[in-house]
Amino acid sequence: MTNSPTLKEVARRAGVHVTTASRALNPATSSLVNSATIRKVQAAARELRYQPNAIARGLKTARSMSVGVLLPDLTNPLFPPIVRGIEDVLAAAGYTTLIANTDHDPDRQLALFDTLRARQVDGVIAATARRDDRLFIEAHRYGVRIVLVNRRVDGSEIPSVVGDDQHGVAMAVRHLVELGHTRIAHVAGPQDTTTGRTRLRAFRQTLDEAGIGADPALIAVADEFTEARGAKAITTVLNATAPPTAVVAANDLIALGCLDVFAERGLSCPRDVSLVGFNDMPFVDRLAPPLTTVRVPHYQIGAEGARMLLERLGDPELPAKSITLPVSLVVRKSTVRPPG
Amino acid sequence: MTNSPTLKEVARRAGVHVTTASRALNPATSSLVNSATIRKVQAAARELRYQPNAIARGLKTARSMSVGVLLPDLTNPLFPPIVRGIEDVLAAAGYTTLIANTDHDPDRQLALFDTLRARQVDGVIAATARRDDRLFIEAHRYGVRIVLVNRRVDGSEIPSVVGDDQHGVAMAVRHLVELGHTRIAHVAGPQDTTTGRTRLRAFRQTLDEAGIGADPALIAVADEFTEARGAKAITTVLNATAPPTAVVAANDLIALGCLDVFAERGLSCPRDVSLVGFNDMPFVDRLAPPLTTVRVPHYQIGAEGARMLLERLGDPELPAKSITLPVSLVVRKSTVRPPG
DNA sequence: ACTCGCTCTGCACTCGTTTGCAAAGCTGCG
DNA sequence: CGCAGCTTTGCAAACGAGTGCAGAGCGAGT
Repeated sequence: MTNSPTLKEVARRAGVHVTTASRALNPATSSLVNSATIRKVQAAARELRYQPNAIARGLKTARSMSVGVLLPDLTNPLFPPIVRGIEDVLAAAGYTTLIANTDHDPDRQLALFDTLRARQVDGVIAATARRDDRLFIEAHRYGVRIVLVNRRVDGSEIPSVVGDDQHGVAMAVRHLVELGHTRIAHVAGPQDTTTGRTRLRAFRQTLDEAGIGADPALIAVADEFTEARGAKAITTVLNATAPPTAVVAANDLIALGCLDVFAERGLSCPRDVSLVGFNDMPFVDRLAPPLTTVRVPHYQIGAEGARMLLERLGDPELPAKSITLPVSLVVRKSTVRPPG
Repeated sequence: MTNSPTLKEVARRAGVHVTTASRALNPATSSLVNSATIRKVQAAARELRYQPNAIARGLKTARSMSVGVLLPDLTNPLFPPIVRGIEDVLAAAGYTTLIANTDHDPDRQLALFDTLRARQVDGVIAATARRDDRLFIEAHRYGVRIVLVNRRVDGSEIPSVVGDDQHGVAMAVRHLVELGHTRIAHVAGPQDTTTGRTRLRAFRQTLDEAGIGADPALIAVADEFTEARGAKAITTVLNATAPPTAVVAANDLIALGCLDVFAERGLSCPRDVSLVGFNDMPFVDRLAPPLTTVRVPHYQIGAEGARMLLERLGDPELPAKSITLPVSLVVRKSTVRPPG
């Protein structure tokens, strides 16, 4: 900010050479210097409120002690808990976090990735992966330390931490089936993401296993995980067919969009139609009606992703591992027996 | 991350000296170099996907092109929009944002502030100010570029951007008075913040102006802006007195806490008691009941704060100015005429 | 008295970039 | 042909810290 004291000034004040001061302050090398000298230097540092210049240090050591985090959009309530998980773990290890919002734009993502490179981040945690994301595939191949959270890339060895989408949707569908629903719709998420695709696949599969079978007319794809796209998608389902008695939304935001359309059309949730979301994002327990949804441990996803990155920063040769965290169904008031 | 190409390599490939390459790539100095050379260098840079090492540059220029953002807690839905506002403006100007969560802990705040110093941030935007915050007062006095958002420090010249708390509460109270309420309670926020204090003062003042006068038994202070503390505070009000017919909460989170206690006690909102929040944070329009609240332009607060910081980075001598952004009352379903 | 070995300190260079200064090359004019 | 004046380029020295290597100082052992 403003004329921070430098190591040279600390050294002068302590009456030693900068080299000595450097070593005295650095735990890894302080064994090389006389303990009386160390005390002198430390005293001087304290008096000047000396903070080693991380920039200069990074230049020499080629480690910036910072990592970049790529998000679609921080204002999506899904992400703050993930970010907190990441930051808490990383901060404890002395790392600083740089957050960048891609707004789902691959060009922007590339540009942001480059500015992260420019800032010499030691690694990247990305929540923005698309199934065929060439950027991450290539970056990973080139040896960039990278961990994917929340979403993966198809058929790639990039380490990742995600929730159990498959099992989450299965639980949701079974819950509805057990309540007696047979006309169950799915508003799927964007199919260029593993989350959107896995959840859709799990929906179909679980319905098959239940002996009901998915009706294609009851499946619509929202091409973004947003209320607006969710509303649009559920509208096509409702227009095209006899209304379903239950809907599984690919995430909570899409569920919110469904709720809006239900209200517009005079459909009461849950009386006329049941609804299940996904994520259990903050405050969906206080909606009207409180939303039945699949709880995903977002903080842990972030924390685990950060730990995984830390491991890989320590030992780059570590084999890529992928973690799937368990999810759970939270039954609230948006799901009841089908009408009639 | 991994062996990024350096300026030297670009220069070699283009067959020029590093100095020339540096100048060719820098718009501010490119007028000093032959346009044919510039093209050569740019081509080389493109081929190598060269990214200037921001760390090395920062070391030389003494500007890191980064700014720190101090927040209480990113998972409080209030802050993501502020952060987005900040980042959008800052990113456009080439700055990177470092986010740090203080969790309301002054020691942690100090530690984080120091790590920001260590990273040579060019300035700081803080949403964590307490009324008597010595850290910011001293930092500002020492010439650190700093802008406060959302909250201010008492009697200090630190530039700031906040919403119009005074007017917001006045509108809320008047709205309730117009509906016919006379027993109006206030669950105030922490009194060591300007937001908590200003809102309380505005509450009293507006009630006085309305000729009703604030009943001390109807005022409780929550010592954090959280649901839990809000619940605790409203409980003391309800225990101690004949229940109010309306409550003004110092923010939406506190309002949520009130809602919980109402539900516990079998009080229906709005039939038995009306409730007004503050902030209009995401999704309070979808609560049961949709919350009447004061809308604060959080994104703009962040964006304006960032612009203000940018100005001051350009010209440090700029007089400190403080901006108050207009707020508006959003009437939804949580406020109706008093019962009976 | 001499060497050996140990602890501790300092010199000098390095990281990748920017920048003041000097010099080289070119143009055009007298 | 010479020289001023311009454009263009290169040299060298920074920025603040880390680090291999040399050497100073000292005590002990022979």
